[in-house]
Amino acid sequence: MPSKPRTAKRSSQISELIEERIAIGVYQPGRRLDEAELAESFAVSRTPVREALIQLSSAGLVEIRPRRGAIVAEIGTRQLCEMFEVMAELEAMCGRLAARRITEAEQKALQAAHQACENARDANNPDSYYRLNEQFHYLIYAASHSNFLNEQTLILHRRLKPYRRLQLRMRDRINSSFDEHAGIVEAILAQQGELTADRMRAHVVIQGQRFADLLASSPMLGNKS
Amino acid sequence: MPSKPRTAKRSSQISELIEERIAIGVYQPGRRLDEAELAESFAVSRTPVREALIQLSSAGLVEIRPRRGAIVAEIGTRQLCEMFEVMAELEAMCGRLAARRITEAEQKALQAAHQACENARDANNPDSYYRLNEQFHYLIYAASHSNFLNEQTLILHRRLKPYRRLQLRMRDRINSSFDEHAGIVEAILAQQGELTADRMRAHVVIQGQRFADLLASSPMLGNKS
DNA sequence: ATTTTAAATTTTGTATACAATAAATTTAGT
DNA sequence: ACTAAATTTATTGTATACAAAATTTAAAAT
Repeated sequence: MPSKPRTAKRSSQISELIEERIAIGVYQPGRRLDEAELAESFAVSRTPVREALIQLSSAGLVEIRPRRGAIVAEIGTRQLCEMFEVMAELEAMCGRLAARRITEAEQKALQAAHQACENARDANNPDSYYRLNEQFHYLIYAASHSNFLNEQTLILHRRLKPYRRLQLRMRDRINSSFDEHAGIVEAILAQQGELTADRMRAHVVIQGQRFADLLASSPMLGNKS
Repeated sequence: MPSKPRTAKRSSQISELIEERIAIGVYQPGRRLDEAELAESFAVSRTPVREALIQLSSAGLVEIRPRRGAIVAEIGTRQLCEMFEVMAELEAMCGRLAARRITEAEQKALQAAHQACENARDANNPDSYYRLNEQFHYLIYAASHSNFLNEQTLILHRRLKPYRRLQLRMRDRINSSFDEHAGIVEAILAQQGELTADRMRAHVVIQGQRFADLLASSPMLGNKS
């Protein structure tokens, strides 16, 4: 049934499956993750489930309270802001390096991704834009040619994912997002490292702020602090 | 026997103990970590050991190759440089925020830590300087008043720890390290965010470079690439 | 003697069993 | 009827048992 037969460990597969459910919103922040229940759901024993939960806990997606079970991590507005701050800096760094190191093939790919975003915007398709926006950012991470930075940025991106989804429903956010992308592409193609960094940072910071506004106005997720 | 009786999980305690051994150099990069052996060593079953290894793997300190066992992560010079690059940026960010947000109590503590470093330098005691230097940096992370940034920076710091130890034996590195610290303290007390960031970044970048030099000249650790 | 193949051993990965702690329910007391 | 204590239930954490894969050792063939 699952699309990935995979050679790797069962526990890692399960980790990915749970992460997927968290990202999509099937398991929302604060939701209890019962080991036995998950084990049955995946038709395995508790052992690989526990190992998966530990992995997700290390990734920050799940919180394990000793002897009291695991829940999907609920991140307060305070920490969420802090995370966006760090994300902004990491993405700025990706941009700076990408502007200096991007290859021609990567330039092509970036322009194509940007074009795809434009199409999604014109079609007024937020779900599609969400996905393509992600690809656009991933291309920039990769173009930094720093594997480690790429990894770290991806990890934080995944961690913010459950919260991002809501945010792009916001009125007119897609339009301004796309415009910001245009500025970023321009700066990268001009090989302007610092300019790219500034624009990337601003792009992410705005996301963070919009998101904080959203949270402040609606008591949706257990937003403590 | 162990200093921490702890209420938490055995697996987490074991994780810390293994991390300690890695940091100190008892378990060097590339060394095989046999589950049964570790289990006996800690007088527990394999279960908590496996969970500890998974945690350490997520932290990047251990590499688990499916069905082929775990080893202490060996980081190539390439990735090590990339890690120092990111570390520089994170610490720069800590510095920037710390300069803006540091409290008076934290200022006092920072100056005290700096003073302690000076004493260790004058006493020509590298081990002591190593420890106090660590404290100095930790204070700056904390003074950023961003819990998340603090955490992330600490995690990367831990990850680099096994490699840092060698580096500070380098001739005259302690002296210049201390001088750089002086500049950083000055910038923080003057509440100069950007200046602090620049000096922090430079401070870490230099460490990284010195370290790369060291690796390049000696084929010590399995440095692939 | 070297290489290839096959058997044996070791070690990881998963399942199950048991122990300990926390949550829930029931019972007793005011 | 409400609170508090005690017992029961459920769930986590650890140990052990078993299965599958990889490594090592031994044997056979060129």
